Amino acid sequence: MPELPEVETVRRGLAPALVGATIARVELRRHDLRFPFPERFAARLQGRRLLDLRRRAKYLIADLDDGDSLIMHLGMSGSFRIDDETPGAFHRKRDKNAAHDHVVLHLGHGKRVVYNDPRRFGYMLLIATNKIDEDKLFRGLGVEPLSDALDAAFLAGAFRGRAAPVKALLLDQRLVAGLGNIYVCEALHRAHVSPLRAAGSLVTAGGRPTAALARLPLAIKDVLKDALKAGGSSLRDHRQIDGSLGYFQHSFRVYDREGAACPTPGCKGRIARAVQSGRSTFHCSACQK
DNA sequence: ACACTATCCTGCAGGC
DNA sequence: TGCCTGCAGGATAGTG
Repeated sequence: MPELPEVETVRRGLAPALVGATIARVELRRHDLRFPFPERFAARLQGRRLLDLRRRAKYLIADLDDGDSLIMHLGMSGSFRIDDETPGAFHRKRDKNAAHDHVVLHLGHGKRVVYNDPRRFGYMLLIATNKIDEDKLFRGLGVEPLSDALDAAFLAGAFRGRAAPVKALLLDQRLVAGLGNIYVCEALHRAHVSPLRAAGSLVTAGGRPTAALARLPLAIKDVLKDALKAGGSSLRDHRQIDGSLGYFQHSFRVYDREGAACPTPGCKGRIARAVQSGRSTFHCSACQK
């Protein structure tokens, strides 16, 4: 599911229920997700009040009132929902997906927050709030794509001399943190840059951004902002916290549209699928150069 | 340093 | 109906 727009949508949905609430009780339905839960994980959360819910890259960060922060990553298929604490709500046997409800945070105010993750690529851990930046999960992260730090000069510096395809570098969280397969494909199409192109070819000999590269930061920001407005993209798992679907998938120009006519005005091309580093790339070879 | 693969796990779609 | 294969929004460890 979750790239930056989906994670941010989840954050905005969870924050009203979580921030200021106290975790009355924690249910762990299993001992691990992608990694084992930390020692005494439930005990360390219980009784804690949540001071803030932030996002960095694709991580959610809930600051607790004891100096620790709960770090949550949704992996490929993680999602949260908010349920009422009514006894009946648990007995939804028809919903086989309930087998993947792995963590339940019972809040003191009649609601519970449930983490569901069929593939279990997600994870949760606890890090001291003032040590997050130096933690190995965070210290190597690149710039936030919606921040001013992502501009053509930054990308020129990152791409210069690199033979890897531009798509691979945009997916690298150490350079730009928060993009994933969908939004990289979409941003490259909007910028009319081929995902197959060597990243270094977007930089002049003097280290300046080419005209093509200069279009990329705005294309990235635009697609992320458009997706945020739509509540993210719902392919299979992602929902907004209130249960409604994100709808940006209806606005995809290339992702999962192999064979469709290219939506670029005046372009006669068709969307092609390629495989790069084992993952699908969707692009139009007519208008992406 | 860099580029690329294999891998974790489950669900689903498509082919037969 | 079912079995098989391949693919999926992420990120890392390991390889050459």
